[in-house]
Amino acid sequence: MYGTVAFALTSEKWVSYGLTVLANRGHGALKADILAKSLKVTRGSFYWHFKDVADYHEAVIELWRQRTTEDIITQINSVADSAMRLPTLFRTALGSNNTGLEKAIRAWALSDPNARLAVAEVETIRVRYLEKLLKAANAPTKSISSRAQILHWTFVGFSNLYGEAPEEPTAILEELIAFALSKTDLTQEV
Amino acid sequence: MYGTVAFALTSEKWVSYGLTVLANRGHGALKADILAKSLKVTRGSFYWHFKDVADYHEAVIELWRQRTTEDIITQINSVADSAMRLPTLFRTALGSNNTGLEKAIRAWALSDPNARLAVAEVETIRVRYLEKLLKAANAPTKSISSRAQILHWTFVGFSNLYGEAPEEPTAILEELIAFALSKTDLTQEV
DNA sequence: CAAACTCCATACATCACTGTATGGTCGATT
DNA sequence: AATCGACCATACAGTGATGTATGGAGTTTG
Repeated sequence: MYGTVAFALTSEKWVSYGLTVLANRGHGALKADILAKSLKVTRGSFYWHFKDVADYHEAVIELWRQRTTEDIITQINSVADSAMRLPTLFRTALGSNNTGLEKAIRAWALSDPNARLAVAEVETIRVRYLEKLLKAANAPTKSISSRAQILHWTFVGFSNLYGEAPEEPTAILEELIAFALSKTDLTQEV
Repeated sequence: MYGTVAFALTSEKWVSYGLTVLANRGHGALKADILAKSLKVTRGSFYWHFKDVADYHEAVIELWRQRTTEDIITQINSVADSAMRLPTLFRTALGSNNTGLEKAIRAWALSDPNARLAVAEVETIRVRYLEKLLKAANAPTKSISSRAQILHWTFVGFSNLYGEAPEEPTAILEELIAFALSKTDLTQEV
């Protein structure tokens, strides 16, 4: 390898830093001069590692896609008991209040076609994963796909709230999990 | 009244047009020159009716708040049978696929404090309204607030999807309504 | 040591958008 | 008829961000 300066930035550092900026300040802060100022370099570094901002944005979106799908895989393997995977997943997902990245990506998806495509793909992956978990938890076969969609909508909605958090989040969480794993077909309720 | 030109624009027309632009192209298109070009006038008209773009943006956000809360009131009075109000509300809300405005406002709320405040206020109004409907439909008292939150998250999530619509939306809808109006406390299920 | 390469700084032209200043047009008032 | 005021066009300066061109400083290779 040729002259690799010790403190030099890499394109990977630029991109991963872009994800934190995206989560904290939204995609409006993903601009060459703003990022350079934060990293205490000039745009000369930026345009050395990337062709233009569109190129950089693509890389950030791609890293987001990888990270989020990897996170799902990690959640799969975190719990041994297959029936308890869905509850723990939602307890962690709806328990943490760092929804900044989810908000930011969806806001970005409204104006950027690449972000929109990535979000759409991640959505289907998540729904398929939820269906898998519901099946493993022995939910009624007929309502698995519907409940998977509803659970997904619930997660997306929760991540996109701007009001105050509700008073008793655990009660909501238990109600939601009870619905998801209910053994009875609710549409046939007497 | 003085010289009121027949074809002249009013500030109300500017603002209401801003809502349709917001729904179709997002808040990124709410700029003076872009709007003026669409309305086939120059920015001279814009800066006659508004102090600056921030002033205009505030007006658009305020109109959105009024419209959406009015829509809720309208939904209240649309159905006579109080027990059927929640189902019809969700059938219309999740049935129509014009979620552009809801997406756009929430994307805007990420970067605009006024939009963020308006969204937060509308959220609490919606949740309170859902609690009212659940109570009228004789849902279990203990789970009313939780289900209201979940229903709200579901709506927000549905409105913020970027993937393809699911194959059987009516099945999902019926499953969701069945959960909302279930007479049994699901958390105590055997 | 000299050359080659990586990485960044600096300077310049450009673009989209803002806000203001000024003038013009047309209907309403007297 | 003269004027006043509502409404808009035009022109200008200013700002934030982009992209490019060029010139280094520091490292590694030959």
